[in-house]
Amino acid sequence: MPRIEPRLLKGFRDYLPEVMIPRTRMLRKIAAVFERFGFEPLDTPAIEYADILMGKLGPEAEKLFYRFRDSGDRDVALRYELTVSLARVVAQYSTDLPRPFKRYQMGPVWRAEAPSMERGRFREFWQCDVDIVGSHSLLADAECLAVDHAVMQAVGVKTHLIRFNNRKLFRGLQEKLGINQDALMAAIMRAVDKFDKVGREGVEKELAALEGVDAAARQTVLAFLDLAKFEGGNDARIGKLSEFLGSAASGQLGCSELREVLVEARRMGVPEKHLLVDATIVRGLDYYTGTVFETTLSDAPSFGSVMSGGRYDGLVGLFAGKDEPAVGISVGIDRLLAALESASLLMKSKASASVLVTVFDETCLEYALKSATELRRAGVNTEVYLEVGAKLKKQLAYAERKAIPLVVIAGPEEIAAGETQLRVMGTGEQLRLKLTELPQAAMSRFVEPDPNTAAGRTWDWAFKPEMIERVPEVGGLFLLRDETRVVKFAGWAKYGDLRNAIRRSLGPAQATKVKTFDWYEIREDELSEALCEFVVARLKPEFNA
RNA sequence: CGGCUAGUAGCUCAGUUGGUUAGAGCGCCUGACUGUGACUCAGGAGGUCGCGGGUUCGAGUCCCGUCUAGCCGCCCA
Repeated sequence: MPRIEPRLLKGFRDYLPEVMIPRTRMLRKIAAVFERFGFEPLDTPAIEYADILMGKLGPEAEKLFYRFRDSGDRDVALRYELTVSLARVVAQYSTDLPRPFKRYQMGPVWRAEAPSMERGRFREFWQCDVDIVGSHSLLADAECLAVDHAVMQAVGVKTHLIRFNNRKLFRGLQEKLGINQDALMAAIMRAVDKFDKVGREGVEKELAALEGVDAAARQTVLAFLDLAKFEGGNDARIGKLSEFLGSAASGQLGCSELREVLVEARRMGVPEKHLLVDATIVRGLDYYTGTVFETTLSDAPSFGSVMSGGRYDGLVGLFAGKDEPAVGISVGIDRLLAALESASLLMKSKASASVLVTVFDETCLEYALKSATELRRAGVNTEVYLEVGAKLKKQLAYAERKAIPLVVIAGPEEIAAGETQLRVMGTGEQLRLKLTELPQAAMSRFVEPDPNTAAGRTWDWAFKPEMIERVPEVGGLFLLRDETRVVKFAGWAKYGDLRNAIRRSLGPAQATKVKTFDWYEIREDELSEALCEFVVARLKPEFNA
């Protein structure tokens, strides 16, 4: 029988569980942030008529489409990004949708370009978009920046830089240069966009190669470039640019928009250190009309932009006949994932299960299945080993291989006593427990695979600054334990103060005796206080005395 | 799509100026261990040397073609 060689198309890949687990976790986190800002989910087909998808992306993008004839000889293409489909949806269901229409969409897109697996460039990759359609307000633009910052925080990034600009500045520049061919201006913008890659000289070279740009014009563009990189703070930079653009009306408008977006983003709580007004930001897509933004990670700059977008007030009009304002931003999660991995910010995990229940032999099978059911009822992800005859050694090796942290072992001996053994793979520690105690013990030994997703409560976190850092800023109760899990200190915190309360609860001498901590979110301060008093009275922790 | 580099075991690679039966480490499987993983020891499986052709008594090694992968260019998330 001839064997079919298993292989993949260049630029495409399989997502094995090891990759898929952190990936789906990240997608969930991102969706949660989007919903927190009031965006609703939307999905659209991967394939559409080519003329729709290629609507206004520009000649550069058109080359990169997967485009073909379907069996009904229709001219179709795989979607290149998600925004065009949104514009189509808004036009098609115009009267059914509220304005502003805020939607998020996560799904694969395809680009037939040169892939670079190492740096997170693929021919099939996912985008996570949020867009606001139907609002001229610059609050919408600023909200995109706020969402950007919130996403970065949610996935654990601390070194992101959100750089933004306004395309109207280029209109102003065009006016100042006296250029009336849009194609030439587009070429100039593309040259400016390359600044970060090729530097000032590189841009100068690019400009020199353009026909219709004389020496004087070149100097003007370079002067603009210098102001774009002016170091002295965002406000000062906008001031300089505004001064430079002088009487060019759209340039002035661009500057005032830039100023307003900056102010509103600050008021939405985006720290100044993550914001950079940078007039060399252009963005390749042709449909942008106002604000444009790009986000890079200082930990992994070579990955390029991990999140970007802008305002595109003309796109919906292409399908609707009348223009509707829109602004949006898109997370490139494959790139983000690759960047996080290279900056070792990614929590890897190979297994969904927290517990593996071993099966000793046929006679013990029923007991094993019952244990698993108990665990699952308590919400613990549990896997039963499915080969009944297999040696314990093999079953443990399986748990090891999948990095499942806990194993339940119950042979005739344990069953006779109504017990089971819970083995902690990391330490080799083994506990004898009544079957009824098993879920509780598993839950309290359970190591959260990804502390970033921790919500509500956790147990047994290592008492270290980087773990305390992960505690959300809510209120509630916390317990500090020594290596034998004896509670050494019980404390509570007012709403918003939990992380700090844990951090300053102990002096350095006492802190050395604490190995792990638990915390529970409680939304009423009075309740936290009462529970804490109760716990202290009951357990009498050493350091509370 | 243009330029550069590379394809030998599941992975990382070695393989002399062309010379008999192509090796190592790691991984995998089995056993020592009849109730315990990551350590140790013993054994085992796994290769048309990317594919096709040529030169030669003889090719993993040299030549041509082809395919695939990687890097750079262009562009982007």
